[in-house]
Amino acid sequence: MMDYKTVSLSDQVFEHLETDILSGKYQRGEIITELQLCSELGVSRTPVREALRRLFQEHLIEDTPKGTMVLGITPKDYLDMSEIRLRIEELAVRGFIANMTEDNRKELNEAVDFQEFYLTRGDVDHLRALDGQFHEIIYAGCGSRVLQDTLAPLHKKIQQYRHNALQAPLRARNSVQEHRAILEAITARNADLAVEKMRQHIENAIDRALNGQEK
Amino acid sequence: MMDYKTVSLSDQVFEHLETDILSGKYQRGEIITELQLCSELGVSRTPVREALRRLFQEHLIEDTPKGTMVLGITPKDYLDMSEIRLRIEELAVRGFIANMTEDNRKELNEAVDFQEFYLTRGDVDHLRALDGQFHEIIYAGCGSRVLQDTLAPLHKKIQQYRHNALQAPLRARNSVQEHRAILEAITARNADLAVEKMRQHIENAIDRALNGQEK
DNA sequence: TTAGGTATTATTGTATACACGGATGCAGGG
DNA sequence: CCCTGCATCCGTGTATACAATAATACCTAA
Repeated sequence: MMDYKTVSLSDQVFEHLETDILSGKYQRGEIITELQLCSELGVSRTPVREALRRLFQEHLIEDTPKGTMVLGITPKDYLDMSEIRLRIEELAVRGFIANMTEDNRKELNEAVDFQEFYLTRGDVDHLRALDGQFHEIIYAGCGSRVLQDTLAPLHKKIQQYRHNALQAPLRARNSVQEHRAILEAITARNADLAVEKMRQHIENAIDRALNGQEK
Repeated sequence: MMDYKTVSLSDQVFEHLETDILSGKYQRGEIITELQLCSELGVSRTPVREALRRLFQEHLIEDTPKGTMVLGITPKDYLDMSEIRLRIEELAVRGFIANMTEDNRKELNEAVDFQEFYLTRGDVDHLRALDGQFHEIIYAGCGSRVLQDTLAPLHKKIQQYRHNALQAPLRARNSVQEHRAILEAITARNADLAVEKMRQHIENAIDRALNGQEK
């Protein structure tokens, strides 16, 4: 899973900028220039440009005559991404069950175990990271590189976008419980049930994001 | 629709390489180096690198210690992409109908008209280009940037991959007829019918690709 | 002959210099 | 006062130089 090469400045800049855009540090419509980023990040234009090209590919930014305009994720984008997930995450779940090895199952199990552990601690940072891992384990094990490549960016953006949703302890508890239910259905190789649980999980996540912080 | 800036070398290199990879000119597993591409294309490393980064983002290539390895599209990738399309192209069709303007409808109509024209000429190059346009008009008019960004790359890769399918005149005729049927359902704003026609169209395309050149 | 170590080479990662083009501001004329 | 044209500046596009790293080949010694 580990790449052979050490993380380059390009990659670091890319992830840094992606995080800042998705987290809202850079507002939609804001103009940023390469030189500005260079001085902010202390690197030359080459890695900055390569990072911007990748962000452009993901349509998180847009070129304008005055520089690079931040686009980011809109509420509608969030709903659209969730709608797509509702349709194809099912494929990933079925693929995961079909290709499941004991190692895969254990990995997924551990992710949920850790979630329950951090839930008792109220450690939202770890919870959020593990929430991402849970789904990415399924993507990685679904047997389809294409499906993985399609779903992983969607989920990453969705997660960052509603990154406040898990802040509420009750929300986090529900989310972990849903993960547990999905895991149990997967472990039982009950694909139909797992798919149904996943669908509920995604729909609930949408509700949580839409309803904001209320219980 | 037109970008404000003229097409850069980076973009040209990107499209050139993407085409060559998808068309099979560069075989899967083949190693290419930046300098090799520079001399082949007569440009410096900067645009080549930026193009490679974008291809990497699309997982068409992979970095290795010896250079850049071509990945391209496998038959399984093709099926996986088609499966995803089957699930979410429906969203695009429904969105297109919901957001349809007279201009949109006309544009789609023209695309099919031209297809029928070029069909009588047996002009497979134009037919292929219009086949792509037909779907991209729907993506562009579906009202969801996310959906467009998800479907467009899939369709581009699928189309390039099975670029021989439309060579057979009978196949091309069927494809155009299917487009006409979809268009009619869309024009009638019959979303359920349009979706069903689209589903058949995608499934037929899969069959055409799987069954190769036989009638 | 073979194994090991070193030197060389090949390739990428990064920084920077130069060129080009559009936007901006200012000045002059209507 | 506004409009137009020119000069300047800002930002990006491209090329190239330099650095670092990893693979390879060769040479030497056992």
